[in-house]
Formats: sequence, structure tokens, C-alpha cells
Amino acid sequence: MGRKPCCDKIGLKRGPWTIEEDHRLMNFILNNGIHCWRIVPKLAGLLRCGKSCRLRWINYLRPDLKRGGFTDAEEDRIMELHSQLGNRWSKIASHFSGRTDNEIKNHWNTKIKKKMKHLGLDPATHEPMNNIMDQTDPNQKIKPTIKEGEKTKDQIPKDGVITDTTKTLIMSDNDAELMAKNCKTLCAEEVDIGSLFEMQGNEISISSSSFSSLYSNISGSESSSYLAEDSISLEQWDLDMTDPLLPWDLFANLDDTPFLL
DNA sequence: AAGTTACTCAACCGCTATGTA
DNA sequence: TTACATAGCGGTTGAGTAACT
Repeated sequence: MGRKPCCDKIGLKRGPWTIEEDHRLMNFILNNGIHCWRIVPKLAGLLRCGKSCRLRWINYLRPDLKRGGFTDAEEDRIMELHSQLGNRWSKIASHFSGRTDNEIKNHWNTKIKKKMKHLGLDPATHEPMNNIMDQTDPNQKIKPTIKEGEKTKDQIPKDGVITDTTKTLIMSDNDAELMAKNCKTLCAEEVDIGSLFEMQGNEISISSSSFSSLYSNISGSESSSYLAEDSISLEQWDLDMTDPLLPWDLFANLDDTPFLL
């Protein structure tokens, strides 16, 4: 009756993910899609449980993640949605493209809560507070925020291989957007992720022809709007690529994978 | 320079909802 | 209908790091 247990935890690795594990998981998912998280680590050659893989993918590896700091507009939207939905982070996250529930939850707990208290609002009720103790707390320290734009491109290694250091560096909003599109190409062939990027000054580009063919491979439809250009700038990605999340049905044509259940 | 404190966020835990045999 | 597996969600923790003393 029922199903097999999800996973026994004996011998499974825990803690921070290594770059190699990230590559293994990302390559596997982008090549095969996901039909059952339980067997993903087994087939991807990872000593992790499916739950851990799922979390890593959703919160970190998923190619459509936006990354970077939240804008004021995003913070305002979070506050608005929180006042309506409460701590239903996944519901709130569904209103944002490229943001995870975990990311929004963390941001809420570390930044927005304080911001609201400074404004004299109770984060729980969104009502004005009578006892605004935090507003005048002399011990409160506000950590300066480093903006994404202040990170320099020359910190990205010439060989293009994503290391632990560069992983965060390329994750400004625009860069992450580009990475999202780049990573889709992994569906067609197993390649080193870093080799996908072509750095030109402060612009990253990818061959549109390779993108188009690979995109159509994934989605089953032509992305003709990309065919006219030799390269696509970050700005073009922003304008042209409006699909918020990479839907799993993009992998529908890969359904004949050996682990289809 | 070294120790301490504060902060961030990735990852885990435990629970619930949903699906399946 | 029941029992159980699985996916997903929200709360919490703790390692790493930056800022401060």
C-alpha cells in the first residue's frame, strides 16, 4: 500500500552544496526535467535526498531566478501582499517573477520588518504601533547595503567557469536574467555553464541562433524574434523575454526520458 | 590586529495537503 | 475508504561574513 519511502537519510550528504553538485543537478534537470524528486539525486549521481535537491533547485539553481537586491517597488509590493495574505510566502512569491518564497521570507524577516517598525507600523498587523520602541533604539545598527552595480565585472574569471565567488557576482538582476536564458540551452546538450557566457564590457551576450534552436528544442516552438540578431543584449532579454517562470511543460517534449513515471 | 557582535541567507525541520495503491 | 508516500510550505537554525569595539 502507498509508495516507497522518500529516502533513507543514511549516507546522504547534508549542508552547503558544492559547485560540482550544483552542476550535476542543474545539468540533469535541464536535460531531463523533473518527474519525481525522489529519484532525481539517484539519476543525477548525487548523495542528497530529493527534498534537498528540490530546495536547491527552487531556491538557487532555477535558471529564472532574478537575484540581486529587492527594489523599493518590490518591497512595497511585498508589504501590500503581506497585508492581504499574511505569511503565505509562496502565494506572495507567485506575484513576483524570479523571486522565491524563501528569498522573500528572508527579506521580510531581515529588512522589511525593520523598515516597517521604523515607519511606526506593526509588521504583523500593518497597523500603526503605539509603542514604537525600535524607532529610537540607539543600539540599532543598520548595515550598509552593497548594490549589485558596484560589483565589478573584472571579478569574473576569464575562463568563464562559475566559481563560488563569481556565482554571486553575476547575479545582478540583469545578469541573472541572462543566465536564465543561457541555462535553457543546457537542455540540448551537456555543456559547461560558464562557456555559455560571452562577456563584452558590461554586456553579456549569447548567440541568438544557438538560443533559438535550443529554445525551440525545449518549448517546441520557434522563437523567431531572436533570429534576426547576431547577439542579444541584456536589455533585449529584458524586453523580449517576458515569461516569468520556466514552466515544466517546456520539458514536455522530453517526456520519453528513461525515468518517466 | 584580534575579539565580539550583528546580519544575511542557504539549508534544514516538521507539518499539512494532495496523490496513489 | 484507508494508509501511506510525496510535494510543498512556513518556521527556524547556524555558518559565513561584515561591521564594530
